[in-house]
Amino acid sequence: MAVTEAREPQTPESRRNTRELVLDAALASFGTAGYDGTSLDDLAAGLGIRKQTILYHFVSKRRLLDAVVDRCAGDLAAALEQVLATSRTEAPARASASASSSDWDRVEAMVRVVFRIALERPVLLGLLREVSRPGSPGAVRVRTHLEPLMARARRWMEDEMAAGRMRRTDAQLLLLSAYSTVVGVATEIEVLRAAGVGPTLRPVVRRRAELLRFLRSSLDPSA
Amino acid sequence: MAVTEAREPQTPESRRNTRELVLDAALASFGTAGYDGTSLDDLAAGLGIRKQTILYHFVSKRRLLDAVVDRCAGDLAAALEQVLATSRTEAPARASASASSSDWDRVEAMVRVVFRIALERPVLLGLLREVSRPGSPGAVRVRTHLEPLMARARRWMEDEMAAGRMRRTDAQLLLLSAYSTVVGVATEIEVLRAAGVGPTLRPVVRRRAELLRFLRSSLDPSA
DNA sequence: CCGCCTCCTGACCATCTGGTAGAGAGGCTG
DNA sequence: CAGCCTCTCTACCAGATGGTCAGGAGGCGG
Repeated sequence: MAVTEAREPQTPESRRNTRELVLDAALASFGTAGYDGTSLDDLAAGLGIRKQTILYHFVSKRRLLDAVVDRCAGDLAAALEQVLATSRTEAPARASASASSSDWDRVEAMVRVVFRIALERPVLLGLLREVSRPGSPGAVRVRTHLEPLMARARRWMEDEMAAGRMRRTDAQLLLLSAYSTVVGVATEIEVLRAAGVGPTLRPVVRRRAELLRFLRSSLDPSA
Repeated sequence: MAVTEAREPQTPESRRNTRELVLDAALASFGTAGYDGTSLDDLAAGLGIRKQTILYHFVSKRRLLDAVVDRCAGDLAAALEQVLATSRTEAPARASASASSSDWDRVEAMVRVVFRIALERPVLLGLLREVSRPGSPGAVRVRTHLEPLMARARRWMEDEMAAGRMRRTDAQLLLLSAYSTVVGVATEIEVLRAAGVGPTLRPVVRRRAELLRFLRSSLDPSA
């Protein structure tokens, strides 16, 4: 009798999706309640699932966080990769009057794509904020993901500088500054939302414009 | 035998300071490890004290957080109050060529004092960041502290606007934007520190300059 | 000396935490 | 049908956590 509504039919499809569902819920919870503020029991309860199921897919809570970070970093990397692939061909069609055309277009396109991702998936910002706290578990993880990207961008920028298409500056410091700005924006958005100001775009757009202007004044040789 | 080094002499002075010591340690821990990541046992152990002592002074963990927030908000309010008191008399001596002299000086002085506090006591930024997370305990507390300040600043700004000494804009939105910028800076600093960039002032100074420029362009009638 | 007050502590507790062990249900392959 | 694999569950646990209770130590006024 009591067994009637016991378990879901657990079709093959639903099975394969459990892992993704857990990842989604974990991302949301880690981003809002924080890592310590998230309990596996609550997480499971929110999915109508038992905690042991989570531990079956992700060996430990710590590894669940790692998986969440990995997936987000993967999404970001993929988006950036796509920008790098397309901007090379589409950029020349742009109407900008700036010098050294496509170089700056790539920088701008990447900044825009990062901000777009951040706005389209606000939970990512929450996670980024949580994980960027020094000493936080996952801070090292996110760092290992970001470091290759950073190193690559840095090499590219330094090549551009050497070729005279960018003004000479400290590429590392510039990248770090840009990164911290994005993280800062993440916090700003949450603060504004908490203050009742809805998903307002204005401050974000303003900050994006500031960042772009800062980068341009640092990099554009015609400035 | 084993009782020899049992307890501190607990002079009247040390007694009265226990509460403050706990507040200091709690501020540091809440700001770095977060509220959930802080345990009363660890907190007490760090002070060579038993957890029950903490609970004696502050009835519960939650109230300890409230007390920490209260003290910080009090410090901030006091600093702002002092600026408001002194700027009125000292401002006229400034060599600025800007219009509507003392109004803008007050705005600038207040921005500077907030940033100075933030830099002199970095733990405050950690707490602000922790507490500004929507849904966080203490978020409502900090809000009740900030709302009167905000309302007061807003009224003052609107008076200035009405008198033509400030350009007309949405005061509320402007204040919120400024506030979120400060919170964002808090996160930025921690991110930079985590990335190995020491207590570098450059990004902070840059952001302060940006904020000031933004405020000026929004408020200065001669712009 | 006595009682009282402040401050602190040891013993204890209910609850929640992440994590382990083992079994059951269903599908796939032989 | 048998055996295996995948996925989820129930049952359980050791440790940590926030919090309660009663009591001890010292200062202080009577």
